Amino acid sequence: MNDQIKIGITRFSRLISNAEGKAKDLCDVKDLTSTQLNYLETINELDNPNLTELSAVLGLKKPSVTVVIERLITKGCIYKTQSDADRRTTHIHLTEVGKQINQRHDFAHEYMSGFIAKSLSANEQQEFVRLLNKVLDSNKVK
Amino acid sequence: MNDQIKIGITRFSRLISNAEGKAKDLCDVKDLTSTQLNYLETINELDNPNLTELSAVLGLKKPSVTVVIERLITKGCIYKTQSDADRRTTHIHLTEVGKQINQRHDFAHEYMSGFIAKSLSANEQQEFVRLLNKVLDSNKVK
DNA sequence: TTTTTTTGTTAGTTAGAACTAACTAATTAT
DNA sequence: ATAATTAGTTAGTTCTAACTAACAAAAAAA
Repeated sequence: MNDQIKIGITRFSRLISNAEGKAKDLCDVKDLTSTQLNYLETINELDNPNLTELSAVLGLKKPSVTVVIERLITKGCIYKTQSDADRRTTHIHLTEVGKQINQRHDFAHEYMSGFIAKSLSANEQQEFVRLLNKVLDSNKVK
Repeated sequence: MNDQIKIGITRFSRLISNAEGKAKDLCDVKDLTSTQLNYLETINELDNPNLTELSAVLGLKKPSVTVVIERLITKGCIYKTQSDADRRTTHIHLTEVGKQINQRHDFAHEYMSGFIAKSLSANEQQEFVRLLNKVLDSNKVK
């Protein structure tokens, strides 16, 4: 049984991965490197981080991050604001363009949902969602 | 309903992504760049491709691929063999080390299976696999 | 047989992104 | 008030990995 679960997961992972690939084509991400995309996703997950936080989470030295951030500002994906509390620190925000780029996961998941919706009957869909959530909840995924 | 599917998929994607991350830590992939990992995965998917095929699939120019392949040989992940049919062409193979690196997806899927197995009852597991396969088969994922 | 095409390599260039060292400005501690 | 720490930048280096141009060797076409 465990083997069958694994086979299913393997195939399902591939489906998700394909969906992400398609989503990447839809968004105009072409002029961003994978490093830059990774920065944008990390900034999105953290809440307007400063440079120190960001470099800590990315596991990189601050000067390295400074330079990439500079480039992302030039590209219009992010902007900086000075902190009121500490005038040395600046917070990094996504611009609307930057946020759009992060929607590619969303596109992928939408695409997947469409697949599932058309493959399963209403009852099956309900059961699928229930099982999915049971797995997720017992493993505390937000 | 479609919304609930999407929410489930979003969370499930994150779970898979976490599992892949953990698997990455387990394998000693640390001295390989993400480009190099991508090459190894592509070589694994194709069947002992030659350089022309590989560069076509990767969407890169041949000289670029030549150089990365050289480095992967130095690192002991791949080796080349000359074709019998055409002495100009060489086929690229993964070494045992190269194959091990590709097992990280396998680790991730194993890890996921464990999660699912312990979250669901025997009946639920069976139903989950059935639904998974129904989705996958109606979308022709190998 | 000679020419053209194809496979892959070598050489040289460029851009991205990491690093360290050294710095300024702001804040905190003494 | 002065010294030490912290946030972020600037300058300069290195490595990876992409590119084009030019090539040799083998195969296919003329």
